[in-house]
Amino acid sequence: MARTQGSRAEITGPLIRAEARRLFARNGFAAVSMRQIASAVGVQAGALYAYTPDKQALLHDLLESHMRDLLAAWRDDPEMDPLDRLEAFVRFHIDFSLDHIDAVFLSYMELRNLTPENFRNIAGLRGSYEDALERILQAGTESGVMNMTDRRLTTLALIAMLTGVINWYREGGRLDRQTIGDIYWGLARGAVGAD
Amino acid sequence: MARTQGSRAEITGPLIRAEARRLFARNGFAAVSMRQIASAVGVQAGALYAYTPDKQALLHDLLESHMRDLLAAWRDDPEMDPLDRLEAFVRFHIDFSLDHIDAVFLSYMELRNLTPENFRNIAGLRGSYEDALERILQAGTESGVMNMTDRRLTTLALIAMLTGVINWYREGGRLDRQTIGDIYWGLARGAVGAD
DNA sequence: GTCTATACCCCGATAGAC
DNA sequence: GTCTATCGGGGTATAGAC
Repeated sequence: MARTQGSRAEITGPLIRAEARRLFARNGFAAVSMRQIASAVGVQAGALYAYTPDKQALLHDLLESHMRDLLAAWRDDPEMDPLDRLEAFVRFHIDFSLDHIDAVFLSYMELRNLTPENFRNIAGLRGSYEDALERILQAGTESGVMNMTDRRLTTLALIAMLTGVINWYREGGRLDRQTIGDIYWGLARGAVGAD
Repeated sequence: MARTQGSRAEITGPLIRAEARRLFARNGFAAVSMRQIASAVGVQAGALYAYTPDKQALLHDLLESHMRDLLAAWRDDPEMDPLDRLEAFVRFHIDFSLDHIDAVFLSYMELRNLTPENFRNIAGLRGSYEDALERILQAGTESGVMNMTDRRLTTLALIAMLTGVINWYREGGRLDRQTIGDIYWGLARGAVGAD
C-alpha cells in the first residue's frame, strides 16, 4: 500500500484479479470502486488501467476464466458406470466450488452486471457445464439405473442443490469435505431415482 | 413522473417499496440510486426520505416484510402424514417463490449489503423457515417413511434446490407450475429416501 | 408530503510526468 | 508501469419554501 514508484508487472496483474475477485465477491461489483481495488493491491487507481480497459472487462475476465477453469477441470469418462460418473460429478462440483468460493459467488451473483454480450458468453459456458451433467443423467436413464421425470430440470436442480454448499460451509466446521460429499451423493442418488 | 406538487401518501409509500424491490432485484442494491427509485415512483429524490430514514432501512424493510410474509403464509399440520407435509412444503415453496421472484432474489442476493444488525435479524427469520422444513424431515425420519444421513444439510439442500427454480422459470415456458411442482416433488421424495 | 436547490463526497476514467 | 492530478458526472442526504 505504501509503494510510490517501480514497475512489477509480473505480480501486479494477478494481484489485481485476486483482489478484485475477493472484493467483488464480498461486497458486490457495483459497491466496489476501482480505488478500493487499487488500494488493496498497493497501487494508485490509474495503474489498474494498464491491465484492464475498464471495470466491466475486469468482471467479465474473472467470470470467463473461472468458467473455463471449471470446464477444464471436469474430467468425465463416458465408458464408466453412470452412477459412478454421477458420484464423481457430485464430489467434483462440491470440491471445486469450495476451492473457489469467491469465483462461484461472483458467477451467479454478478451475471446481471455484465453487458448483454458478455452475459451471453458466460451463459453459454455455464450451459456447457450443465450439459456435462445432463449427459450423465441421460446415460443413467438409458441404461436403466436412473429414473427421473425431466432430465433438464433435474440437471438444474442438482447443480443448484450442490452449489448451495458455499452458502453455509465454514472451514473447520461440523463436517469435513469428505462427509459433505457423502451426504450430497446420497441426496443426489435418491433424487435421480437410483435406489 | 411529471407531477409537480401534491400529497398522496396512501399510495406513494407502497409504490416506493414496489419500485425499490423491482429495481434492487434487477440491478442490485448498490447499483440503484435513490434518484432512480424516485423517478420510477414519480417524485423527487428528497421525497423518499419522508418514508424511509435512508437507503439501508429501505432494503432491510423489504427483506424483513418478505420473510414475515413467507413465514405467515406457510401453514403446516403436524398431524398429517410427513410425506404429505413435505409435498405441501415443496409445492408451497415453489409457488410462493414464483409469486415473489423479486423479493426472493433480493433476500438471497442482497444479504451482504445489510448492516450487521439488520443481517442478524433477516438471518434469524430465514432460520425459522429452515426449521419449519427440518421439523417435517424429523417427523418423517422418526416415523420411518424418510431416511437421510444429515437432517440439517438435507434441509438446506432441499431449500437451495427448490429456490433455484426462480433462476430459470419463465412465464408461459415449457412447463406450467403444477408440472414443475410434480417434478420437484419427485426429486425431493427421492432425496429424503422415501421411495 | 413534495418541491427545488444544494452540500459534500466519491465514482470511473484519462492526461502527462517520471 | 506507475504516479499525481484532474475532468465530468452522479451518489446520498438535508434545508427550507410551499
